[in-house]
Amino acid sequence: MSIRVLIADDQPIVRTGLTMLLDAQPDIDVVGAAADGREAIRLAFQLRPDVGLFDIRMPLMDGIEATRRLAGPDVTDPLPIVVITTFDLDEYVHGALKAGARGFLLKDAGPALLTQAIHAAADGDALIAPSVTVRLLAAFAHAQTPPPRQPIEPLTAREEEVLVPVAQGRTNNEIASELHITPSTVKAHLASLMRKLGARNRVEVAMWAHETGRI
Amino acid sequence: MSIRVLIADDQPIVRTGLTMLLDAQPDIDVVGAAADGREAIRLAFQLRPDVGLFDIRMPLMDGIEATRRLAGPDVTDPLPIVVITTFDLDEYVHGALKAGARGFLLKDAGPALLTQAIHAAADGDALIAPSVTVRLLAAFAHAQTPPPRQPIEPLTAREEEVLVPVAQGRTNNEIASELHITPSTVKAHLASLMRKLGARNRVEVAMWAHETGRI
DNA sequence: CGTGGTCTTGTACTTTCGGCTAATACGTCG
DNA sequence: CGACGTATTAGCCGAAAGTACAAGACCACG
Repeated sequence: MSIRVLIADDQPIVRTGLTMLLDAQPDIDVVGAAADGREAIRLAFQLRPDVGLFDIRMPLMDGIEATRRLAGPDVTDPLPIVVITTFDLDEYVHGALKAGARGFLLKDAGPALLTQAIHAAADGDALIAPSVTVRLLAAFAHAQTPPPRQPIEPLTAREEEVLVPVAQGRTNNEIASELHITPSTVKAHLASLMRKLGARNRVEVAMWAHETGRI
Repeated sequence: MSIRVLIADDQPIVRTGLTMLLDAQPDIDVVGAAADGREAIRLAFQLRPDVGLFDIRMPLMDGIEATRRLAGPDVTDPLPIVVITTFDLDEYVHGALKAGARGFLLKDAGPALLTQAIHAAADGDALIAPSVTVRLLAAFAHAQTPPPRQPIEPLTAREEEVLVPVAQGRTNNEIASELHITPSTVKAHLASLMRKLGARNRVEVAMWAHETGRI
């Protein structure tokens, strides 16, 4: 059984090209082609395709917004959508993926990658163009390992215990109750934490905890 | 010119299989095969391959640690490494990508995906198996959009301006100076922010700012 | 056994924060 | 024009945070 694909691109030539390329595949069937985001949404409801292949830059509504409405976090029964664009901008990549896209391709992708992405989306998987993935990984690694922080004086066990509730916005008194110690002690540990981290107040301590992934 | 590949896997059968598969490609040349992580590192220095293809579970040193040492954040002239494993665990995926891997495959991948991943790594790109990508995207979307936050009362421009320095740990007085307003005004905006966000103090405001990506 | 580090607590003081109330000024919208 | 929301400021007060200094209890290490 063929994979039913809905294409959305504002350029007729691209629509034709994608349709020819995909229809040449034995198990892919292009069932519709929209020229803008709104038409894409309308056709998606009307034609019930298995996979969407959307350009980003389109009039009336861009492909990312259309993706959000058809595959966003709040959508029940989302349509797997592969986003394809000429412009390899981080902004596009993040936008598309946050919108719920199940694939991200550049228009210089070959037919092989294109069909693989369609298959992956139809299978509930996702495929991202290798040249995009590499920057996504950089962002991923960066999010996990902020900048190479200068090594700090190691924290004692108690300081670590105090650090967490501080970073969650609890007051010294609340923390004292939770840890069964006096507020004075909490203040002492916090003062020690601030010294070690070079923080000027508890908010900076909280930020540090977040950035280093302790929360 | 062929891509010179170094394989690392503790199972001789897998080593043979990978070697046969890759050597059958016209432009891929397997130049070495290690049975554990330490040997992989040694051979990497000795043979100077273009790409590494490492299993995760190996004796002496696992593939993730070997990847970290050959492609980690601190490594100059890192070796592009594709990690391949039987077990599709989030822990492995995150570990491998944080370690600097330029690809992640499952052992049920076909020869096509395998060679594509090798080519991508050699080109400075990265390819992740579609079935893994989909969960990575979920984590990605989740990191960006924590829990589906209840929509809040929209913030005014001034409140947004105050939000940022608050989340950076600045005091009201400092913020007042920066924005050329009085500390009273800063307090008014902050009070308004706390009301809108349901925060009990500035630390919770700061946390909100971080979690919603305003910082 | 002394030494050093951590954990604990205390007191006293200053600064900052946050709640509350109230007022003026400005722009928009009906 | 009057109503409304935002921005701005003020003062007061109590709570919380942060600083400084001191000291006892405990444990590990040489």
